[in-house]
Amino acid sequence: MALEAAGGPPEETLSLWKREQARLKAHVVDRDTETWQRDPAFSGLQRVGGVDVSFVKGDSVRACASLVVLSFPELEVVYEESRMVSLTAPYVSGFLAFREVPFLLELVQQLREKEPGLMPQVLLVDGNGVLHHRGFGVACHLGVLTDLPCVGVAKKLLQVDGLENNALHKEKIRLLQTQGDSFPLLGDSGTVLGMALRSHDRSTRPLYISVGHRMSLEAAVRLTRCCCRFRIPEPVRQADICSREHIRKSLGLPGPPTPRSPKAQRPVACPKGDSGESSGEGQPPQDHSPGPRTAPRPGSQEQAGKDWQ
DNA sequence: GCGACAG
DNA sequence: ATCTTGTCGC
Repeated sequence: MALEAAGGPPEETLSLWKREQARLKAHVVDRDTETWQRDPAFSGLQRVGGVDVSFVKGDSVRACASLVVLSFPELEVVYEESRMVSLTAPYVSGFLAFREVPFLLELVQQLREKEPGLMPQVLLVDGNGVLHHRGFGVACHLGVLTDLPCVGVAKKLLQVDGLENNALHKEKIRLLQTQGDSFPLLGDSGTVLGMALRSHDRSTRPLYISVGHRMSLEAAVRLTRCCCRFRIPEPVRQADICSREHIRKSLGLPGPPTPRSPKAQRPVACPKGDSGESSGEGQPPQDHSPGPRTAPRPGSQEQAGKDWQ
């Protein structure tokens, strides 16, 4: 009877989850492991994946998980899979992965079995990577469990390690004048946790990019830039569209026919002229301390309990 | 008690 | 995350 709907999972569950995060965190590789990641034009990169989970409005359980794969640099959808799922874990800030990752993992494994040739070389994940309470956000979590390079792409700043969406932060955002402008997110601990990135000329609100797995922050930001026709990078945006559309269909709701009047002519992503950008101008001294760490092997995967209900 | 709160 | 309608600018 006494559901913890209002209070969230018990302390015991959070404790287990924290231990699981700490265990998996040891496997995160926060540097480039692929040759294309170091190439200025990302030559060698052909497929970029995106994942997302959308929710059914009045329902706290039903949701749709989607995985899409886009060609690079064209950014055309070459694969998409959506699946209705029943969520078991509640959303708790800092533990998003325990809610979403199991289903995303299934989608990746299904692709691995049925269309291995379409396996993405990197995944853009809705949420944070190392920019996280314990340095292990959903992008790290999915990265370690799939062993795919992953990038964390968050739409809001997770206020962690002294990072605050305060007046100073907002002022820095105001200084991001054009597409590609960015500034580092330096935590109190002295670590660069991620970058705030203006991903599009027509969007004031930045993205918060952080390392997920097997990719440097520099490459992560550069790749994100190359994937942005709009504010949200295409892989994530397409995954979002797919999952919402799938929910509509499954609910038998009226869907938008084809809202395209003129010939579909879409913006190009990758800016060519400037490869560098205006980060850190007129700001406190910011040095790059990558702190490369190696990680042995993925290890075994166990379920860290779904015993809060 | 107050404030924060990725998705 | 989810919902909503209009409004503004090119």
